[in-house]
Amino acid sequence: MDKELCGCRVIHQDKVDSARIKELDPDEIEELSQLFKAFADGSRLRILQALAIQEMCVCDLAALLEISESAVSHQLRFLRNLKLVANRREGTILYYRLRDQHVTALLAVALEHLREGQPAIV
Amino acid sequence: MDKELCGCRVIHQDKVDSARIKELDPDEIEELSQLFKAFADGSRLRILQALAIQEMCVCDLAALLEISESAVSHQLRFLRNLKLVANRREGTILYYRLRDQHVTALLAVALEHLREGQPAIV
DNA sequence: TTGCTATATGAGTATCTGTTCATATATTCA
DNA sequence: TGAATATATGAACAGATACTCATATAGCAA
Repeated sequence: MDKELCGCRVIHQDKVDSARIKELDPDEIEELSQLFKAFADGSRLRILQALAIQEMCVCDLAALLEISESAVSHQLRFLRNLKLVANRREGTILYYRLRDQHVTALLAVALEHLREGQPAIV
Repeated sequence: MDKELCGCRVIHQDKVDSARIKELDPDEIEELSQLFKAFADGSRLRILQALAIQEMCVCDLAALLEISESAVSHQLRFLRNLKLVANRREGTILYYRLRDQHVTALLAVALEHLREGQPAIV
């Protein structure tokens, strides 16, 4: 049922209505924001960018980022849960890799945005 | 094999080296993670998605999201600083819009990733 | 078994973040 | 001028989060 808009002013009801119709559902918003959180941290970003080049194991990533292996492992679990990375075992070593090309696609678009930085009039 | 490098174990020095060469510089990593933070919160995500459809003013966005106008204004400042949104004034009303197509591009790739959810063998 | 290595995980903690509240600024109109 | 409206901003606080530390697990080899 309709919740009353508890004192919220609305100037353009038509815009609010049309926006509401096209809104993503709450579950999708939650999943989306979780996905973007993966890229919203320097350590995870560097891990993803490194894995975009080649598969790597936990301790190599730790050496690259100069943070503890535990920290890397925690972040890899985060990325694993989001299905962004996967691993394969070789003896005691786990090699991590990106699961699909979406990671590199997202990074590419984001870098493109950044590099338009100072718009000299587009 | 195992080399001591400031206390960090390294199993594949060659991989670490090649990853280090291709690393983005720290400023770029910082900017990138800031950019992705814009999408890493439900409220901001909903604002961006609404503005992808049409320009909207602060109080309409507040009504749509059912949060305070102050909260929306804070988030819009965040998005403005990242050059993701811009506004135009008409009297006392500020209409916000997306600044370029990168926002929708990022959302599209992210949704594509989500919707491959359960991979039936890729 | 025992020991060693590589990684995973839970708890604790300091920092970060998104909100609300109170107040300030900007524009329009009487 | 002064009131009303729309938005911006600073402070403060609750909740989230990324790290460290200690410990656990898994595989390999003697």
